Amino acid sequence: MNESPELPNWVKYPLDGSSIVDSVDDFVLPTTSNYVSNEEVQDCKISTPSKKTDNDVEEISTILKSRYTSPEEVVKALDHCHVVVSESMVEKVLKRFSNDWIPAFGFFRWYQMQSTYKPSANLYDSVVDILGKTKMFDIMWELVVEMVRLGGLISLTTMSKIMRRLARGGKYFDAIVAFREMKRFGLSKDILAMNVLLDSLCKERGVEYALDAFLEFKNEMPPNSHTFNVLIHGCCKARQLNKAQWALEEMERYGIHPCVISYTSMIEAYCREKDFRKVDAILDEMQSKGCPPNVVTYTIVMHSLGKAKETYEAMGIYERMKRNGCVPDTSFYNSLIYILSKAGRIKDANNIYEEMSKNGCTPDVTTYNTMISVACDHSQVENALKLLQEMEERPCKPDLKTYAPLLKMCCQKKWMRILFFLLDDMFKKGISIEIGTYSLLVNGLCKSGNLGQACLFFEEMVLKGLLPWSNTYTRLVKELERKDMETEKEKIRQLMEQAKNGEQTC
DNA sequence: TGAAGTTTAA
Repeated sequence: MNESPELPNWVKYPLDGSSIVDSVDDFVLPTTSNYVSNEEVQDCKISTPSKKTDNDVEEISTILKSRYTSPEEVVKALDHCHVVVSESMVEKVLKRFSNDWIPAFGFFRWYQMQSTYKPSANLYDSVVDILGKTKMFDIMWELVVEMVRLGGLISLTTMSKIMRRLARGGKYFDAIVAFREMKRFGLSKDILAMNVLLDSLCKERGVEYALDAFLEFKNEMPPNSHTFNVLIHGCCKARQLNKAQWALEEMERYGIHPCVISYTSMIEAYCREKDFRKVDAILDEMQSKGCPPNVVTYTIVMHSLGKAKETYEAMGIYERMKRNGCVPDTSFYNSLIYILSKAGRIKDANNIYEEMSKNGCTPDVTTYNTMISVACDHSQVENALKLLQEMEERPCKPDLKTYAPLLKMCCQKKWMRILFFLLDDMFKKGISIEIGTYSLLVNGLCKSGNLGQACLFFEEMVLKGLLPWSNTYTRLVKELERKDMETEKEKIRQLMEQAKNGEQTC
């Protein structure tokens, strides 16, 4: 039997563990109805009936939720739909299906056919991004060609999305080609675009490609401080300290002084090596060169010390920062709350949470995510839900990471109704579920023995075109084997095959 | 998301 959580009175559902599973019809989280996003507030100002838009979004979503095998099928399914389409409504629908290219793209095609509405450049960019994110690069390019043909739609924003998504998909060379060919899209190849390219390559583990691209283009476009900081940071993240050093020297050869960002990247690298002696040396060097560390630098050092279980030294950095007249910000507090929580100092973490507001630092989504995660770790359900409510009242938009620990907890405790309530709540807020979330659900349900539901999520993930992680698959199969669920096991095996084949054709 | 920091995990 699961422990009965003590929930605040606004969460109304039977507190008896067993009945939670099958009768929580009156379970109400007062979060969905009173939640108003910033855009909606704006919608109201220009007196758009946002209730109507919401209903239309729901209607379209219901149609799009069925599984279709192609965008054309989606267009057909929407054929008899008579909702009034508007730009903001299309944006909302696209956001909801941003990890599901078939409904998203099909819906966009249908929207184009509603002849009075011409999609804006922004909407085109969103669709390009969705296609890139779901690795449908061929279709993405077709759409880009269409944008060029129609004229006036392609911008640096579009190119940035293309380069970032290609890099993320491991297609470094294609990302470089996209940049090289920018003129063909009617755009100028400038340092801004080059910095985006280098940054995309660096951030997606393609530092080598970034360095090559830098050498290829540096004479065509004179690099600026951003360029070097991107490279230094990229090399540091890739643990290529000698190359980072080279970039730092190259920067100086161009007559650009390394700044607090350059030094902070180096510090972060040494923090990762746990070489705190070297970190201290750089901190001193920064002071002496008249380029003192800032709140970001201190956050990194404090956080690393905290993670290395050197809580005492981490607090020392906090003192040192205050002594040097550097003011903590929200991110700094977030880090402090995190390391204190991990060190088991929950009370201190809570005090910091109270203190930050008094010091003029508003808690943000990370603050809440951290606090909620800590509450879930300690099975403080009521506290976690209270925080969720608090963040919506602020308002502070929850995201995937807000819900992950809550979903995990629901799986563990077998609270299926609440689990589905939360999933629905996420969908309504446009928080699109991706592979990590599915893995969490499948794993959590395996652990608590709800294999039927685990299989359903596994299936849904494959039908969305996602390739399940191999350990998620193995775990599920093992559990099914253990319970002699041969039919289900075979089904899962076939789904995995299907997912693998899908991946190859992408 | 996008020149540096903070949540997070199979």
